[in-house]
Amino acid sequence: MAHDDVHPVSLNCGDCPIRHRAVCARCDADEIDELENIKYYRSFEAGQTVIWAGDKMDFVASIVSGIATLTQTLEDGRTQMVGLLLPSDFVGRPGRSAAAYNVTATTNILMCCFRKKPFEEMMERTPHIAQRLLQMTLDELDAAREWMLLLGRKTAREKIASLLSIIARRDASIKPLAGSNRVTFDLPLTREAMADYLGLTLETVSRQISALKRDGVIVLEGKRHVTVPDIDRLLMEAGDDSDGGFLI
Amino acid sequence: MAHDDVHPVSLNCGDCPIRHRAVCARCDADEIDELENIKYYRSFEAGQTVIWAGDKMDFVASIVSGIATLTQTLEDGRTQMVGLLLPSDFVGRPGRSAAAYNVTATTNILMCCFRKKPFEEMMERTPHIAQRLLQMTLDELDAAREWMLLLGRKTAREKIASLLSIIARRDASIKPLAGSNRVTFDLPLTREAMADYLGLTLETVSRQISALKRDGVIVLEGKRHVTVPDIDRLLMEAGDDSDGGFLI
DNA sequence: CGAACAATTGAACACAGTCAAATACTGTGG
DNA sequence: CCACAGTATTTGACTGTGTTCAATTGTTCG
Repeated sequence: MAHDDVHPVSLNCGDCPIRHRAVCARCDADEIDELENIKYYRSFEAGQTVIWAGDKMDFVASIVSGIATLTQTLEDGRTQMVGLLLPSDFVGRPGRSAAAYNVTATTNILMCCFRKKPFEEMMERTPHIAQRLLQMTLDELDAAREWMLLLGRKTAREKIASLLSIIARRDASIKPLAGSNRVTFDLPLTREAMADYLGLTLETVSRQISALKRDGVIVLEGKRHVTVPDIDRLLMEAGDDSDGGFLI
Repeated sequence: MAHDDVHPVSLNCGDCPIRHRAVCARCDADEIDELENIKYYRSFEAGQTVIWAGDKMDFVASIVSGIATLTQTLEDGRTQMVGLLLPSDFVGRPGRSAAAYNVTATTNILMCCFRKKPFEEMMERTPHIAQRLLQMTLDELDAAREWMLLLGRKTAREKIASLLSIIARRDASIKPLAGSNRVTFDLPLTREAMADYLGLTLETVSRQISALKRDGVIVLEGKRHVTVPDIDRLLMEAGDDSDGGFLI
C-alpha cells in the first residue's frame, strides 16, 4: 500500500527552504557538507502513515514541506494529536530506537532524513546540532504546554478560535501583509484532525466553526478556505492574554 | 510575605541526592568543581510562590528536594498545571529572561540555583551540560504529550487513576518493594492542585476519589495517605496500554 | 476552643458527546 | 461532461458527564 519515494527528490542544502530554521540551522559550511553526504529524501502522499508508534525507527528527519501529525491512541480508539509538524520541524528522537507516536502525513510531505546512527555520531562531535536541537525541543515543550492549557481549560469555541489563531499566525509569518488585521488561509486539517488536535468530536468542531461563521468572526469559502476579517476579534475569542503574543 | 532562605543551606555536590539525575549528571569532577563555585541554595515553604509568569528570572535551578508545580492561567482565573517538578527536575530556560509559567512550591522545597549568565556561559563550553539538558527536555516533552492524551481524551475516573499511577510509579522507583503488587504513598497535592493537573474541578476530583475508594481500587487513611491493594487494577482503570510501562 | 482551610456531598444545570440523517464535496469511469 | 461512489461536513434531537452553586463535614494550627 505505502509506495513512497514515487518521485525521488534531490536538493542542495544551499537551496533548501528550511536551511536556516531546521536542526541544521547553526551548522557552518563544513558541517553542512557532512550532512549533505548522509542525508536522503523521502516523500509521502497526503493520508499516508510515515511510521507507527512502537515500530523500529532507524532514522530521524526534518520536514521540508507539507504538514504531518503526531498522534497517540488508547486501545479503544480514542485518538489525541500530540504534535503538529510544520516545515523545519524535527521527527524522531536521538537515542531512541522505536517511534513513540504515530506519524501521519496530512498533506503531501517531503522529509530530509538521516540514518540514526551516523546522525547520532555526528551530534556527539557537533555542538551546533545539539544546541539547535535543544532550542527546538524547548520551543516544542512550550508549545505543548500552551496546548495543555487549551485541552484542560478552554471551551470548545475557544479551542477552535485558538487553532485558527495558530494557523493564521503561522501563515502571517510566511506572507506578512502587516498593517491590515485581515488574514486569509487554507485549513490544512480535516474536521476530524482538528477534533483530534483539540480533544473534541468532529461534530463539535463543525458546530463551533458554523457558530463562528454565523457570528461573523470568520468567513468561509468552501470548507477549507478561511478569511478572518478582524484578527483581534479572533484572538479575543481564543481567550488568551490580550495580544496573545501575536505580534512578537 | 515571601521570606525564603530562612535556613540557608550548604551541601557538597558529592553528597547531593540528585547528583546523578540532575542537569549536572554527566559532568566530570572538574566540571562539578566549577558548578560548585557558582551554585547557591534557596528554600521555599509549602505554598510559597517561587516566581510569577512574566517576572524577570535571572537564575536557573534544580529541584533538590520537595515538589513544585508549573501553572498557566487565563485572565478569568482558569488554571492549568503544565509541569510537576520533582527532585532533579530543572527550572528555567537558558536564553530566556522572563519566567514563562508560575512556579509554586507545593511542599517545602530546596533548590540548587545558578545565576543565568554564568550558567549559560558554562553551557557553551560544556557539552556534558547541554547534552544532559537535551535529554531531560526530551523526557519532559514525552511526559507533556502523555499528559495531553490524558487531558484531551480521558474520562474523569481515568484521569484520577492515571495521576495515582504516576505517583505510585515514582514512589515505587524510590522504594522498590518488588514482587508485591501493593503500593502505599502519600498524595503530595491538594484536591485543588490535582484538579489543576487534570483539567477538572476539585469537586469532580473528590467525587472520583470517593468512587475509586467505594469500588475498592484504593484505600484511604486520612485524606492524603493512599494504599493501592492491586496496582494492576489501578493501571487498568487508568486506561493506558496493558502494562502502561510500569515495570520498565 | 475556634478560625481558617480542605474535603465531601447534594441537586440542578450546561456543555459537549452520541447516534442518526441529510447535504456537500471529490475524483473516477462511462 | 455528467453520473456516481465514496468521503467529508453539516445539522438535528437526545443523552450523559462533569460543572456550578451551595451546604456540610473534617482537619490543622494558632
